[in-house]
Amino acid sequence: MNFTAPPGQPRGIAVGLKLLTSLPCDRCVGRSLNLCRPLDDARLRRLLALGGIRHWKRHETLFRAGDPMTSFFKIRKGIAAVSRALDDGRRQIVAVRAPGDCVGYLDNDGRYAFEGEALTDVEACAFDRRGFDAFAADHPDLAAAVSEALSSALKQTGQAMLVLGQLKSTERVAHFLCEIDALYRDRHIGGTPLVLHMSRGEIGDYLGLTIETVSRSMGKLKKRGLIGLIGSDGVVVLEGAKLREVGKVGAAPASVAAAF
Amino acid sequence: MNFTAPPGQPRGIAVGLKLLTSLPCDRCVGRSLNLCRPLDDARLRRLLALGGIRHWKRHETLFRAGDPMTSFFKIRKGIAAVSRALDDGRRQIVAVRAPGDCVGYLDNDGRYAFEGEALTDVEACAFDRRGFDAFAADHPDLAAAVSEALSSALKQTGQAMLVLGQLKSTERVAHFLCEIDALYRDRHIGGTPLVLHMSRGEIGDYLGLTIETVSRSMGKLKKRGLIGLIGSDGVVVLEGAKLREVGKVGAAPASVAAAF
DNA sequence: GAGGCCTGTTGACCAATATCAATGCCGTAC
DNA sequence: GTACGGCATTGATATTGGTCAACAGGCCTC
Repeated sequence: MNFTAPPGQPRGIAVGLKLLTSLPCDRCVGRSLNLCRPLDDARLRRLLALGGIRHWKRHETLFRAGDPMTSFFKIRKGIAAVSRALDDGRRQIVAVRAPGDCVGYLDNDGRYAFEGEALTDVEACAFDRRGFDAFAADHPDLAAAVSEALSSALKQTGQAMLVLGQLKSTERVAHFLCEIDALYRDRHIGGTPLVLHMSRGEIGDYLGLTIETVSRSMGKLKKRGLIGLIGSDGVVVLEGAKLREVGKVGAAPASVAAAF
Repeated sequence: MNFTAPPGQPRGIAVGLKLLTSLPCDRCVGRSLNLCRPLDDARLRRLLALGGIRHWKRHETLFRAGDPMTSFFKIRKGIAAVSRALDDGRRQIVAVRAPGDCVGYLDNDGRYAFEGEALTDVEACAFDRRGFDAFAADHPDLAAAVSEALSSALKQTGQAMLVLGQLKSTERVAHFLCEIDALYRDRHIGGTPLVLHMSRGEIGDYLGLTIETVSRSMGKLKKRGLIGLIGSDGVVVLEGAKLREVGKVGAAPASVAAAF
């Protein structure tokens, strides 16, 4: 942090007549990530005009699969899960998204293809999808940023398929912890101890395991001395290298903001 | 097939002086899919100049994860698998690709992020990645086609995560059969009986199951009268509706050519 | 046509994980 | 402070799918 201006003062007023108000982006972690990265203030302002900032409480639904898509969301604060459910109640969380990531972008014929749920209180920019598409069509650098976010998400889901299809329960949990640790570290949220913000059930829905198996796997990792548990939501990574080894985590996966 | 011109005659010569040779695209199933769809003949010609048509035999490697990425590929004929492996031999096939699809598109820092392998003999256009990116940067409709292919792939992998994380072995196999059936039908390859072109081991690597479990699940579906088996590679879908029910396949998934 | 190899099928057994159930912990409401 | 509800943990048991092994069928070579 090396601001010279005092915090809280509306920035921009002093800069010039054109900027009458400060942008909410000035304080957004995602300003330099994903869609927003290539944009200058003027274009950010035009993008913001396509929607507004919205808020959800933990466990609230951001969007529902099959509902008509109006806007998609770029997370400013908090964590969200993108998921898909079967009629019989089984559900699979397909991605955990953090500030800077987009959710609710994928559509099926004008309808959301997945569910979005707040894992913590969430604040996000909502962008009208049609307006955004039109805007992106005129701005190749923005369109390129979308492609990059999609590519990044695709690499992540490919990796996730490896986890679901090939890893044993304890390997999956170890992988999950490394993944969340890397994600939070990348987005500069949290620290030590790592706070998961996910119940055992939510972790299970992400890893294709039951609550009990997640709990037991955590216990095994703890007994092996790789992690420490603080309450049920806090994790201290004691042996990062070994944990990554168990979780079959390759070299630094260059976490990049993604869209889903 | 309602061509009026006799097949085999070089098309294009009669059309005008500008077209000195016919395009290989004239006979490519993927001409109207994916990247190529928005392009007219002149631009197709420029795209083709970025590479050439290449061939692989069944089981040959198209590209290897970690190898420097030179070009990516758009399949003209045959089926290919995109996969990812662990050091200990376990591997996960993350996508099965057919004519019109792209493979080898995802990179990590200039290197292929996944493996590509021919499941049958494969013919594909190879496009130099850098050249393509530059070309796409000047052609918004092409860039949009890339985004669409990536979005489509992302929806597919989300669905695949649901399959791997939540479905039982027989459900997975039923899902797989429906998926392949829809894919081949969409690309106008094969017919009845459905020819899988994948060994039990390859299916297992896709579904996160062992050879034996795939075999037993096929047996169960056969005994239930949902499918018939012709040899080990041929499948007759006898009860499509029931098979889709077992495989938890939602309504027509609007199969769209995708990139990986 | 015989032999060998590769793949698939089938059976027996075992290990991993799901399921069911009991208990404990923690936060909240009254 | 006490009671309650939700979630996590732990144990006992059931089920699924993996592992190991035997065998069968198809295809190729010689």
